[in-house]
Amino acid sequence: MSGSEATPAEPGPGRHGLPELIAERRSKAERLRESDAGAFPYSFAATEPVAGILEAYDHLAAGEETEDAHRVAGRLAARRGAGGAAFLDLVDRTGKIQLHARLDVLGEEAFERLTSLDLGDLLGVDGAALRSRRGEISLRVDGFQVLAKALRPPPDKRHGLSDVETRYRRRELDLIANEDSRALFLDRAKVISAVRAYLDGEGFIEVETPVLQPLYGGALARPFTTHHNALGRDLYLRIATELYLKRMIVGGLERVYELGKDFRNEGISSKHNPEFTMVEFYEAYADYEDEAKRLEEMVALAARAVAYKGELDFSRPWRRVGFFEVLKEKTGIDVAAHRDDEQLRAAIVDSGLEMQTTGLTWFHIADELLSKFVEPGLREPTLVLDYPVELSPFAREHRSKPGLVERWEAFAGGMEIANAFSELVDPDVQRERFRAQQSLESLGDTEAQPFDEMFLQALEQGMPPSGGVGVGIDRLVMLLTGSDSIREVVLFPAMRD
RNA sequence: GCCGCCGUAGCUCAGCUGGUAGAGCAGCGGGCUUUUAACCCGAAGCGCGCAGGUUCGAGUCCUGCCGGCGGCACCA
Repeated sequence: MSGSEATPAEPGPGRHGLPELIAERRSKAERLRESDAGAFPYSFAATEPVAGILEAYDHLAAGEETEDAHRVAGRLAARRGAGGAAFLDLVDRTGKIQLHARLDVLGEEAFERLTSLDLGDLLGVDGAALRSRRGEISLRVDGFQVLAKALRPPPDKRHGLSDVETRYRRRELDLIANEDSRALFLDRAKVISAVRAYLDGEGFIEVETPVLQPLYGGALARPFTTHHNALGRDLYLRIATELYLKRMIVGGLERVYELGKDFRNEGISSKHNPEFTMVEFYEAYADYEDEAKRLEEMVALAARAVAYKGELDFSRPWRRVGFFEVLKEKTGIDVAAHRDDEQLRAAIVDSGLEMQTTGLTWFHIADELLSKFVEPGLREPTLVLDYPVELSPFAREHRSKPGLVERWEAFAGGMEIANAFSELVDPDVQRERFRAQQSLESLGDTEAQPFDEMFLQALEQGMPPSGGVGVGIDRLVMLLTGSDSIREVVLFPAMRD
């Protein structure tokens, strides 16, 4: 990382820079320990959120004071004024409130103790609400306790922390310094909460299936491999929850979902993190049209939860276009008329599109065309319907369009955010699909599906017609918070050592 | 993997066609009982991501490496 930082040095004379700043704070902590019996307590009960106080006293006129006692706790973010009166800004999770410290109220010793605190220290305060003459709602400090000492200086109170590398590697500093970042992760929590609320409300039950799997599956991706010592065998980190969740449908749970991390051993980009959060939900006796409605409702609910104020319109129904139709519309290439490797390749060469096609099958090329030339342009929420069967080993054949499956992918903001099918429930057809994947694998496709006999046996037990959906939570959060990188919405994104 | 840009005090940044590194904030000492980027005075702090090289002299030029960002390739 840039800005190599020395190991915290022992306090002492002759030190400069950061070690000196740390030494200064350390000795202050020592002095506090000796002079203030109440410093560093184990708890500080009965505090209230700052935002509530700001709201409750909005009616106060400038200069108006009360004797209403309030208790807050938070981090010291700024300090102004001195002499016999000082103003401190205290920040908690909900906001920032000004503290008015007065020599005549606190007495010399306490006033000195309070005003000699460092920015970044944690503080608990008892005080009375007022609006200052300059119009800011504040608390007059009547009593306080130092709750923790910050031995390291916080980021700049004015400019915050803007170095992206430091923001990601030391997310705590980002959260301390940047209100926007704090708000974003609160929004992320609201999105997740809305997703659960929607599914819970619709009768889905949340389940947990293995992260460590003897066989991975359910998506086209390369897995991470790990090792179990006692079992003496390698295991995979899951790339999807699909197959286990379908076994829950076979088991009769009827509506299930799992919200958690998947792991894919592939490139890192502004839209890809090697571990990412996905919710998958499956529903018996439903098809992909039913699931489209569910996604639309779920996303609308999440948008409302974060008071989405962007430009996209998430109201139902979203725009729907056919896979072949949208490809033809955006690239001019009629893939449906060229369902053949050589023919399609020739068509692309004729069209002059910049694309590498060697070694790719026609459906891989089609998929590539979609992600490269169509996906970035899909700003408004759009469902792309009915994919070639070769791209979708777990989706059920289309009821009226030969060679296609009943599948849609949802796009918004130029990104794929969800994927769904009428689930393939016929064990014999599924077995054939696995065999087709095996031959792809033997041709060198590292993302082909491994043959999963246990899954087939589950289908052979009888699986009801079902619809299933996977939604990328990180991307949904990006969309709803206007973030242009997945790293902004993941607390600790993958970084090099 | 390739290409481009970037990496200067704790934080945010400035450093021209190479001449020996600065500012604001934070911190330290002092002043100020209603400030809001508080203000005023004073003293201090970095040798410029790392390692080499060119040069009388290198944050400034060259090479390699590390890390970040963006694009391409690859992908989900």
